[in-house]
Amino acid sequence: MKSKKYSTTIRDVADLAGVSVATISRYLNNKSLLTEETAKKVQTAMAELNYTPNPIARNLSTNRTNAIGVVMNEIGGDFFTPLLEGIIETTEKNDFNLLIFTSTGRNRYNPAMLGSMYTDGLIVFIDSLGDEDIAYLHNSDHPIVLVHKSPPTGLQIPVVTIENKRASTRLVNHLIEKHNRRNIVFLRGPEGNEDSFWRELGYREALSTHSIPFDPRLVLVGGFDRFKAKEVIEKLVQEKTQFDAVFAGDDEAAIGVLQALKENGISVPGKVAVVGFDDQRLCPFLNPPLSTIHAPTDLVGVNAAEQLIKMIRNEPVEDIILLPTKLVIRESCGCNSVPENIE
Amino acid sequence: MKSKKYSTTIRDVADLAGVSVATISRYLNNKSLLTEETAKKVQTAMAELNYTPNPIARNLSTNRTNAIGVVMNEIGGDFFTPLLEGIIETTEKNDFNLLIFTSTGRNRYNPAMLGSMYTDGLIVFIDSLGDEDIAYLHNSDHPIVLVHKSPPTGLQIPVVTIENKRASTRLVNHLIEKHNRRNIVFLRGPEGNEDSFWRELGYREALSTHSIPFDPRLVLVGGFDRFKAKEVIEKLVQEKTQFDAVFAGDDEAAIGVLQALKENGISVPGKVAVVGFDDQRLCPFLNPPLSTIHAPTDLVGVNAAEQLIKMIRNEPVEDIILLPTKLVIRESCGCNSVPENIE
DNA sequence: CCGGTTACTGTAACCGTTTACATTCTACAT
DNA sequence: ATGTAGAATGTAAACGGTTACAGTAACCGG
Repeated sequence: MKSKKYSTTIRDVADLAGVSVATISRYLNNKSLLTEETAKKVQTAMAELNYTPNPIARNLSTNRTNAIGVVMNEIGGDFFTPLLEGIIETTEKNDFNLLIFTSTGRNRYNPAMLGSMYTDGLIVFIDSLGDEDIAYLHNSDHPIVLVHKSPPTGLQIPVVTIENKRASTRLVNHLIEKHNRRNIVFLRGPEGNEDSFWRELGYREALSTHSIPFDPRLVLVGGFDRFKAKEVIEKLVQEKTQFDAVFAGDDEAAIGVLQALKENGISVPGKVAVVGFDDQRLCPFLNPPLSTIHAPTDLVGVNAAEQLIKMIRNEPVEDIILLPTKLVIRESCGCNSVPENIE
Repeated sequence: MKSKKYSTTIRDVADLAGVSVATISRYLNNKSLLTEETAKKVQTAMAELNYTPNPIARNLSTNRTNAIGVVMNEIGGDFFTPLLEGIIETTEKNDFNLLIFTSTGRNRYNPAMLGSMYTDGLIVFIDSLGDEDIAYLHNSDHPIVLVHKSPPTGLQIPVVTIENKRASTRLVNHLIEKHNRRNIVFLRGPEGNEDSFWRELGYREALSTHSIPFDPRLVLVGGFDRFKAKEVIEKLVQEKTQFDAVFAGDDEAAIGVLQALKENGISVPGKVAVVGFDDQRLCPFLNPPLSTIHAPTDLVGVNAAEQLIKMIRNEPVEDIILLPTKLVIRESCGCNSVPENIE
């Protein structure tokens, strides 16, 4: 039935040590006290045979996989690396394995079920899983934590995300108060994106605070996408719509904005100020260096993994963790400073 | 013995369908022909119970995990994302799961053994695993493919890496021939790094072709690290060593070089030309845009995963795959390329 | 000296599959 | 009828652990 590959099992160890398999198992999981003497025998036998317990067998028996999964829709983008970094830091610290799923592949099995049998819990990123799948998993008691996304209505599933609104307000306030901008474009993210929703709310609040009427012509869809954003701004320029600043929704879109402006000979920040959101790795290298909001994506990863592991261990968790963001003022807003961080 | 969580098993399906478990299993793995009628019964029962085979049990029985692992030493850096992207593309296409290990964590078990029981094969990145571990795995018939690293002497393990030397020669040739540089600094990577070794060979070959004597004072250790590289160049400037170009070893180091030069008021490329290696995402945004060599890191991922999966399936594989690299000329070398050529 | 703890250890069932081997059934030649 | 090959299905033993339950030895108080 099996491969030729010989592997030493718990029974081999038991035989050599002259004890029962149960004793070996108990030694491994220090479930009950062993005689000094027995313990020694077991140790010796294990060392002699170079024994490592087979995790798969363990999994089958305990119905735990000791792994968590992260479900993402795309791997690319500067978002992914820090998030994963945070997750891995935590999983390794807690002796969990990490499985990566992307929601695109996998047609044979429904990803929801796959996840549930391969892992003890899932970190679900934005809209990588549909609401029905999330509900299904949740209803079958499979631990989930949502990242940058709130749960389907009615379900109480922990969420880890960042503070979007207040930071956006402050960023737009900065544009208005420090740089006298009044015609500020806002670029939305993809349809239904929650980060975008809150950022827009923040944007509107800043306008309203300063009695600047909301102008729907200045709110466009950049899709958190470099090319889309570039296109949209180009169109705006051609239409000769007046604007003196762009809050690009995220850094990725800001790159497109910068490019569109440059190609149309519009100076940044002289004529138009540009700001983003996320504080990607490349922000300081853009031309001009991009003022933005720092999103602690690695911490999102850490917290999501921590929450999930707590759930798996039946410890209490927060319903929602909102990680603080902070302004990172560089030069694209009009400031002319050596990078100065505000609060 | 078990969690309360009820899960429907192959036996439930067998009972409902009125056949034996073997039949269900055979249906699932289409191992032998079933009567049209039996098949239908099985289908119905499976659908009714919403049955999904338990992969863990399957693993135990077949001694295959249907997962491959990738072992890395660090997650950060622009290297990681495209590599992983390539790997995931391939694993999903082939219905494999992907496990991520970093060599830092994991103290409880030796990572080598862990990997071998959790996965059907491992992609080992640069020096994330010691030679002994690699040898151990290889000797116990665990499939491995090495990435950006050649096998320990004597072992025949497939390697996927990129063409370093010829590309480096061409890049340095470009500096010499097109831009008349003769005092070209080379920044080595970390101690023992093979990419660095070949890049240096390429550098030397270009010098030699043009009868430029090799000057050891111009070869320094930048460690493929932004800060290290910056430091090293600053020192060089302070010592008033003459140089008119820097081949930074990789893009990461090039960033540090650019920074050091800028802070010392040395114009790039006017006074000193700078080139890197890798073609990271942010290269076009640097100031000036960085001329470099494009390393097809995503393809490295794809090829490594493909090779590994072939090994797992006992299909023949290449001993070594050397992926082609190509020059990407932007402006930091002295060229004045207006068009943003490469994505 | 005996019953009752306590502390350790052993026996064997179980986790949910796969698969070697056995069995049954069908069709067809003899 | 009978024998037989071949196809479809069933039976039960693995895979390598965990753990409920049972057993045993040592110790203690009465």
